[in-house]
Amino acid sequence: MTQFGTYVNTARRSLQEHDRRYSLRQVAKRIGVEPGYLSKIERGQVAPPSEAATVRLAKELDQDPDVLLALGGKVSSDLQEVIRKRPRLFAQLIRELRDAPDHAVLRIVREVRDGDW
Amino acid sequence: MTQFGTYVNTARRSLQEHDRRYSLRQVAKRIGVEPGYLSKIERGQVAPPSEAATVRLAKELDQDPDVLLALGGKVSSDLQEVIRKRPRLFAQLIRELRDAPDHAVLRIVREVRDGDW
DNA sequence: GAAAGTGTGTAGTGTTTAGGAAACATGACG
DNA sequence: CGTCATGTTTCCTAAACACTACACACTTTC
Repeated sequence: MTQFGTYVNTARRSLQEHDRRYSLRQVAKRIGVEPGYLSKIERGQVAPPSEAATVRLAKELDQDPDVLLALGGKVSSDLQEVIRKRPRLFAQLIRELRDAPDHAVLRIVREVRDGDW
Repeated sequence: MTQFGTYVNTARRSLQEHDRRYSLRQVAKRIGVEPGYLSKIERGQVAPPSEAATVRLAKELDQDPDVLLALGGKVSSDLQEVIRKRPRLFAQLIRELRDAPDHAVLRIVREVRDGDW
């Protein structure tokens, strides 16, 4: 489960190369956590942070929040809310799509976006 | 948030009418919790139980686990896992479908089930 | 009228979550 | 050399989560 830490560390260090405002300390300060805590996160010494902190971190590092949340073993609470409002419907849909190939899911996304209902 | 308790209590009492094996105590015993705890759950005196206990309770009362989980403010972890495996894809899909009417979502479910990819 | 079964109230428990505070070691800079 | 800034380590904790244990009062059953 140190996937999360490695990912964050890599992303941050790649930004740090060109911009020294991306030191661990400065990033920690901007996202509102203690440096020691972020250090432990990057090194997988503690569990991934809360949803809120994860999202702040993702934005700070210019990463997709949903991806970083996933690495942290979480699912965005706004997605959960959508499911909880119509549990039968969405549970069925998601289970149906579990093994569908990416392009099939994407096709559906496009269909829906083009609003043909 | 006493939606959960009321729902459980109603479901159980309706079964209890015809079958006295559905007393609070016996149901509690079968799903593996203390009677006092189930009592508090039904009356909303404590937060809804864990996912595992919720699912056992739903099955015992012949209810849809996803619906009961939703009432408890949760989303089944197997659904979360599906999302976490392809976060960008599923996040996009679900957000796109947030305001879609039921019948539109259902149509998609049927399309997918009929496996036309 | 005892035994068994019903639901409820009070109190307390172990575990997990989500961090904070402060000190430490290292290297770069002026 | 002193002082920044960097990342790291150790120790600690407040709150939430998910329950258990047990005694109580009442009702039904035998």
